[in-house]
Amino acid sequence: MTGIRRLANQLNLSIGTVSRALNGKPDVNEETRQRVLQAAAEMGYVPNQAGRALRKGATGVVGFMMQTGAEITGEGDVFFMRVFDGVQTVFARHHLDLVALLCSSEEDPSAYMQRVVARGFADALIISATKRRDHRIAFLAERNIPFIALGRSETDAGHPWLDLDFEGMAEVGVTRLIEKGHRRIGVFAPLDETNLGFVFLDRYRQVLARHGLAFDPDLVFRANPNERGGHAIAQAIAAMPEDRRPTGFLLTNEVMSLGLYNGLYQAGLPPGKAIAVIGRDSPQAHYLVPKLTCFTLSLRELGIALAEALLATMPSYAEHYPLGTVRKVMPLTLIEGDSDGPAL
Amino acid sequence: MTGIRRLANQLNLSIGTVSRALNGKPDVNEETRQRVLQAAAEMGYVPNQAGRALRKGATGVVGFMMQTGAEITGEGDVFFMRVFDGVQTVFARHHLDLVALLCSSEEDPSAYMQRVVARGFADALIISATKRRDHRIAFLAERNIPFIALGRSETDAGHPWLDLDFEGMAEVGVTRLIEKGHRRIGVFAPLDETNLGFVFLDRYRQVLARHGLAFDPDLVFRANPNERGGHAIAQAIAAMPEDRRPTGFLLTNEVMSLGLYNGLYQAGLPPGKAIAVIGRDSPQAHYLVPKLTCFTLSLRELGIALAEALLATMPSYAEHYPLGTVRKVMPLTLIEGDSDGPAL
DNA sequence: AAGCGCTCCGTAAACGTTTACGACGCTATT
DNA sequence: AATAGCGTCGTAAACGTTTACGGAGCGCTT
Repeated sequence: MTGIRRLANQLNLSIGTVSRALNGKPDVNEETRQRVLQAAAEMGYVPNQAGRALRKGATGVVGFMMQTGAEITGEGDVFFMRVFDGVQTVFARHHLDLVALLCSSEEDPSAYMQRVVARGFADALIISATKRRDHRIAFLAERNIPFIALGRSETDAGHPWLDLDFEGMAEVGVTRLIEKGHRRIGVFAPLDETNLGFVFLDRYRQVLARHGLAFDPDLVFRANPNERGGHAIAQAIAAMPEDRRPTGFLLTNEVMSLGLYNGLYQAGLPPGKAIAVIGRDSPQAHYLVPKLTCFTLSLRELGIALAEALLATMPSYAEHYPLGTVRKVMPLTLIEGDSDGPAL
Repeated sequence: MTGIRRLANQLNLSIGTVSRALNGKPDVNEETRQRVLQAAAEMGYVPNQAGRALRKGATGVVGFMMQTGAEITGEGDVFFMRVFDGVQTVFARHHLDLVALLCSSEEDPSAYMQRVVARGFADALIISATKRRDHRIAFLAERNIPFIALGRSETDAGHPWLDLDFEGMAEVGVTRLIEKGHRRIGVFAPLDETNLGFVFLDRYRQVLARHGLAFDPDLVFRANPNERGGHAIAQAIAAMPEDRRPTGFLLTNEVMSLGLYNGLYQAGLPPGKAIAVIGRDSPQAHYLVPKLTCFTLSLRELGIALAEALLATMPSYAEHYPLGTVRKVMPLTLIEGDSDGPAL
C-alpha cells in the first residue's frame, strides 16, 4: 500500500475524500480536512508527480529552455540566476515549479523543444536566446502551448515577449556620446542570427540622422557576444586608420566589456580616454578601470514580469492575471561611470 | 484516440506490440518493428512522460540542483553550462535527460530537495554548492536515492563525490610562490559553511611547514566567493601594516580575481608587481592585466566524469559503468601568466 | 501423429492520481 | 409525512504507458 491509499487507509477514509481534502475541494468536512492535512504532514506524504500529471494532463511545471555548452546568450550566469529568482517568487504563489530545460549543444534546439512538449514535460515554456527567425515560436504557437520569449524576434506569431529596451539604450547612449562631442560612434552587432536587439541598430541610425551625422557601416562591429568578442572588436578598431576609428563605443551586451577594455589597452587606446565606452551593468562592470558607464535594470523584476506575462496567457490563471498577450520592453537606467569622457 | 493507441490503431496492431517495438524488446518481428518506427516518426509520436513514469516508476530524468538568486557557488555561469554539456554527452547515450532543478532563494534547499524526490521528479540527483555539513547528503543516502555531490563535504555517508583538486592547487601554487621568494602567502577561505575546498587550508599549512614557514592566521582571508569578495580581500590587504601584508596570493575561486585586481590597483598595490597572484581559469582571467597565472581544467571532462560516476551508482547501468562509489579529485594544470612575479 | 519449442502478438492488469457521479443521512419546507 | 435540498463521503472510471502472461501458428523431432 503506497501513496494516497496508505494515507486513506490510516484515516479510515476513501482515497477520493483524501484527495479532495488535500486539493482544497469544497465538498469535504472541515474537521476531516484538518485530520487529513495533519496525517499527510506526519507521514510525509507528497502526491506523486507522474500520477497527478497523467490524470490532470498538466504537470505544474514551467520550463526555461537554455542551451548548454553554448555561449550565445551574451548574458552572464548571474543574469539568469537572478531572473529565475524573480520568476519563482511569482510561481511560488501558484504552486508552479520552474526547471531549466537544458538543451545539449549536440541536439537541435527545435527538436529538443518538440521532444519536451510532446512528452508533456512542462505545461508552459520560457524560451530565451531567441533568434531573429526562430522556428520555436511558430511551433509553439501552432499547437498553442503557453509560452513567452525573452527577446524579440522577427517571426511574429502574435506571441508574448519581453525584451530589454534596446531602443532606449540607443537613444540615451548615442545622444549622450554625441552631446559629449563624439562624431564617430561604434556599436556592437551579433555575428549570426542571434537576436540581441536587432531594433537597436535602427534607433542608432535614427539618432545619428537626427543630429546630422552620417551612418558608417564600418562602425558596426560584428562579433560573438562574449568576452572574446569584445576583445576582437578592440583589435578591429585598432586595425582601422586613425581618422576612421570610433571615438565612442556603445555596448549593449553584459559581458563583452572586459574583453573590449583589455583589447583597447593592448592597442594603446585606453578606454575612457582614447575611446569612450558605455556598456551594460554586470558583476564585471563594477570592477573595470576606469569605472564603466553602464545601463542597468533589476533582473529580479524582469523575472517577475516574465512570469506574470506568461501566466497572463494561461486561462487557468485569468482571475489573477487578466488574459492578454503582453509584449513589453523593460527600461534601463544609466549609471554614470568614468568611461565615457568627452571626445579629444 | 490518442497516444500509443492511435498509433496501434493505425497499424492494426495492439498497443502492447507497439510499445514493445518502440522500446526495443526482443519479441517482435523485425519487419513490424520497422513499420512501427516509421509510423511513429511520421505521426510525430512521442511517448507521454507521465504515463511512462507512472508505470515504470522511473522518469529518465536526472536533476541538477541549483539555487537561484544566490551567489554562493563561486563559479561562473559558463562553468555550469560547460559542465552540463559534459554530463549530457554521457546521458544522451542512455536516453537520460538532464534538467536543472532551481531552488528558489526563498525556499530551504533541504525542503526543496525533499519535495522533489518525494514527488518523483527525478530518478537521480546531482547536488552542487555542497556545504561542509550538508543535510542533503544524509537525506539522500538514507532513502538510497542515486546521487553524486559536486564538492566534498565533511558529512560522509559513503556517498560518491567529485571535486576539484584543491590539495594539488595548494601544493603547486604555494610551492611555486615560495620558490619565487615569497614568504608571506595569502589565501582565500569562504565566510560561511560553503564548501570551497576546506581541504585546501590543510595542504597550505603543510606546504608552509615543509619549507620552514610559520602559519599566520591573518593571511587567511575570509570573504564571499564572488567579485565583491575579491575586492574586499584587496581592501583588507591594503589595511594591513606593510610588513605583515602578503607578497603573494593564491585564489582557488573562479570569479574573484577581477575584484581582487581592481582592489589592489586602487590600493596602489598593483597585482603581479606589489603582490603576486595565482588564480583560477575563467573567461575573465584571459583578459586581466597582467595576464593571470591560473589553474585550469576541462569543465566538459568534469561533467563527463560526474555523469559516469553517477551512473556507476545505479545498478541499471552496471553493464556500462561497473558498480561502485566514485570519489575522485579532478586535477588542474597551471597556465603561466604574468601575475606571479618574484618577491621584491 | 503427437508433442515440443520457438516466434510473434494480443490481453489485461498495474502504476497513483483526480473527478464525475451517486448514495447516504440530515434538516427544512410544503 | 413526503419531498426537496444540502453537506459529506464512497465508488469507479480514466489518464497513457509498460509488461507478465498466455495463445496462436509454425516447423521440427521422436
